[in-house]
Amino acid sequence: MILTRDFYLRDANTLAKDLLGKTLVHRTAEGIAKAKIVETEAYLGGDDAASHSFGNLKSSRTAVQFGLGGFAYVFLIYGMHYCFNVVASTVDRPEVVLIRALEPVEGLELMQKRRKTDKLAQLCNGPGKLCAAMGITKEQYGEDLCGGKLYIEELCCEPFIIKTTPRINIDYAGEAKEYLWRYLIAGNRFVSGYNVKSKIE
DNA sequence: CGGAAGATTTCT
DNA sequence: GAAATCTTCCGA
Repeated sequence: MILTRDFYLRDANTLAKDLLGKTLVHRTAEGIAKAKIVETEAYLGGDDAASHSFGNLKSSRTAVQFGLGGFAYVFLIYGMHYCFNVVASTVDRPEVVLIRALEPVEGLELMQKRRKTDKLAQLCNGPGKLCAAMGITKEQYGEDLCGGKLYIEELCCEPFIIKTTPRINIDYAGEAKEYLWRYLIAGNRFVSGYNVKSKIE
């Protein structure tokens, strides 16, 4: 079943944990793509130095974060890659959940074509990669996830253990980088892996 | 209005 | 280890 508005109207950390194991679906003219969420990170606007909306700073980029939960927050990073986020909580609470990695479920050929690689484990194991694979761009900024071409549904899946770690690539955020706001499915081989060079997770 | 930096990926 | 490449933010 497709997740309804109520599911998203909770704080970002709770939502980040609950989104693990759910399935992200995007229907486009090219076809349908489905992938299971295996890794997320929570960003809590006001009190989180790593968030784009730190200090409740509202801008044209973060505007959708201040709206109701259940909408897509997409932004361009480093001028070349998109990152897909789900807006959490309710109005005037700029909390979001960054989707960091997916496990491909359906529409594999389409994803392989978009990513220009046939290696399944490398299709969606990073924020920029999964956006390319799912066909998510700034066109999807502000999309309603409750009834549209882009949505998240709950399917039966194997039980799993949730693991928490510090977030990735936010060294600039001071003490906020210590917070254990990254969530992933323990042992899943589709989680982002470029940070495993120095440590085994 | 100009400059700096970023929730990344890919190749050498 | 560095480049690619552009939007956003902040200071002047």
